[in-house]
Amino acid sequence: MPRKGTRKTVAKAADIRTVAALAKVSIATVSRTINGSPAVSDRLSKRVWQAIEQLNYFPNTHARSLVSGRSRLLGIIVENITNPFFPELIQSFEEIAVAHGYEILVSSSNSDPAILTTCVRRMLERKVEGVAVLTFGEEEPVLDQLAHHDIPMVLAEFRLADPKTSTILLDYTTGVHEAVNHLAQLGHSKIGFLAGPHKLHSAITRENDFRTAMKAAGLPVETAWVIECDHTLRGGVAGFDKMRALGSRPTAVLCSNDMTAIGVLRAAYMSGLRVPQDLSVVGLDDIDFAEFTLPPLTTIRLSRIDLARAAFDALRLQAEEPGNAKMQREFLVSTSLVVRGSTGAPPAGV
Amino acid sequence: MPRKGTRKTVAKAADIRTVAALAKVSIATVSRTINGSPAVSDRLSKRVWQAIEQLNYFPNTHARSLVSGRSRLLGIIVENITNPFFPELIQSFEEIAVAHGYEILVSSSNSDPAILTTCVRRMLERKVEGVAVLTFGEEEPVLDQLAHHDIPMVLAEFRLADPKTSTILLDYTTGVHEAVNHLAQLGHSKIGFLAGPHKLHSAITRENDFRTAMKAAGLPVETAWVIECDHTLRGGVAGFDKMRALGSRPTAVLCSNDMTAIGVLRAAYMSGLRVPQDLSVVGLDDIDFAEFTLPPLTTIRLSRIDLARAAFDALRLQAEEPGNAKMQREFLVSTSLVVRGSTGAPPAGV
DNA sequence: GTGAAAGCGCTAACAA
DNA sequence: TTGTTAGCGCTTTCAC
Repeated sequence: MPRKGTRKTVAKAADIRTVAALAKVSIATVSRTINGSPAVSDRLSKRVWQAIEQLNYFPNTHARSLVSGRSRLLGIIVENITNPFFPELIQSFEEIAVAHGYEILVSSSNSDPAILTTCVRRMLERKVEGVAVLTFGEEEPVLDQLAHHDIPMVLAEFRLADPKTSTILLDYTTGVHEAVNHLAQLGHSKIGFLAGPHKLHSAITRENDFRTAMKAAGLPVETAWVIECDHTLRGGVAGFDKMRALGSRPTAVLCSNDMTAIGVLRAAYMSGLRVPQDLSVVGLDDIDFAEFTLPPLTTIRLSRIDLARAAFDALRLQAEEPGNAKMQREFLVSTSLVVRGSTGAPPAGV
Repeated sequence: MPRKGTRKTVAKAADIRTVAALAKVSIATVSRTINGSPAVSDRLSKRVWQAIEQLNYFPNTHARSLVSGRSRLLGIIVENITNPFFPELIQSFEEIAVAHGYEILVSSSNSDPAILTTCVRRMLERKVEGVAVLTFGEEEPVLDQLAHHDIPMVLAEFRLADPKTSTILLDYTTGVHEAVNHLAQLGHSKIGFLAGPHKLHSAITRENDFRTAMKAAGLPVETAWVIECDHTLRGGVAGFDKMRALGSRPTAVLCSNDMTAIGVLRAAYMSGLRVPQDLSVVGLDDIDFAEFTLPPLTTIRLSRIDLARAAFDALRLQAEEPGNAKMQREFLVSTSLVVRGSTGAPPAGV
């Protein structure tokens, strides 16, 4: 670690005083110039910028945050950064944040409450001005820490009584109904569901919506055909293998997310099943990859852009209207079916 | 934004003085306790921790960084966060960093020098103690900014004269040779290469290594069969389509990265070509997905863990031995072939 | 072993 | 319009 007092007086990075001295103005003027205060004459402003350039000066964010109380930092915690859904989400969130002069702190909780606790704690220490917790998990007690520090927070699919906390509701209903109807129309009546891990709110919600949609379509839900997986590629393979091991199997499977569905595609292929001739597969998320699987994946789109925007808007609203009891506290992001090549009519003999 | 003086005196988050008052000690003692100084008696230490707990107190990182000059922050800039290679890399880097008491700042440059400039600037402002620039691009001038601020830096495949800057060399040679030999052994002599964007160092290096390996194997390189793509799925599709449009096409293609290869798999499928019977495909990276494509992708593995570790070690060495001229400045990460299902003998009639 | 006090680099009153 | 100055919350001498 670089320390100050190394042997030969290391040229310390320039600070605001250095700039002021070189430009022959006060540090206040330098500060004003940097912050674009209109109260600085062009003459001085020019001198200051010149000095800044010459010294290659950067303001110290820590000092700035300390005195202003604002960090211009937003946190985003996702469930698992190696699931492509989340990088795509992070990218959108960062773009929006940067466009509004914020930076972001990223963390991945891996659905582990202990990790979430650490993430939250670190973000608190960095004095983030808001946190989007998009883990879809059930680590509520942990989040209370944040809530009590009264920093704006937005959660996916979970409500907290705290007035500084908003919720993003994911409307899977529409997409899931569309998917089930699509399958039904193709002639499927035996439809299975590869669920996500039950510790995730999203997994539960998705499974419930599946059951509801099946009922609405007048189709029975075969208990054995609803299998809990873990939202990973590997889990999709394992889940489908488990389903194949059953005496009978459905002609179509709806998956709780695209990773699972891609795993199913793989497992089906390995067991000689053709998609969609022998088996129809539907995913959920519509990650970039979905368009490039073999065959291209029919899936329920959950827009990362919409989600990121909702998260940012929620945080901003919280920040701008602190204590406004009538403020919008719930945001809705919808889903819709994207039909591609992994769904078709069920095999004739079934 | 939450301001201090809102109407009804908002209960400000506890600071070190609040804790000191409650524990009936000086702020110095609180500070020592938090930082694990041995010079605090058990009696007071216990009182302090109790107060901290009771107040749900978190030290302010900005104040801490300001006075100590250390931020315990490491930056990592990747080329494109939506390429799964990078999240996997980020995850490894974060794990290592956190295990050593650091946090990370993540940015994605999207190979845009302007964005890289901004990233670098922001990281400087946050006083990161080191930056890993894993963009593989050619934005050297920008990096000089960082270099002059004499903060440790590590670059992938690019050397900077600056003594605080290390370099990670990627040894593609081994893996690429293995791949070409593997293909040659299967009977292929017509091998094409879908290159990455030439603005990336890695793309150039990989292409050169391909040419070298071909020469070593006594195989000719058909100029038309070396096509520049952009390391994306879409680019892989486009690149292969371009190749098909040619009068003749190779029986095997080596791709500059896995995303390109997965695109090729898709394009081949769409055009009725079977892999590997009609066409062999080799990727590079070995992202998690590679094992789950149809067929599973034969690819050259570039370990994210090794890369992350090299980056962290380089930064740490820089930080710990400032000005040691004899310090290791170059780190090597190697590659190796992973044979899966996308390669096989060329079609008989060729 | 503990406390008092001097800043870290900056912003924002307040003065001029 | 510009400068002076008092802290922001913390670590770290330096006394005791």
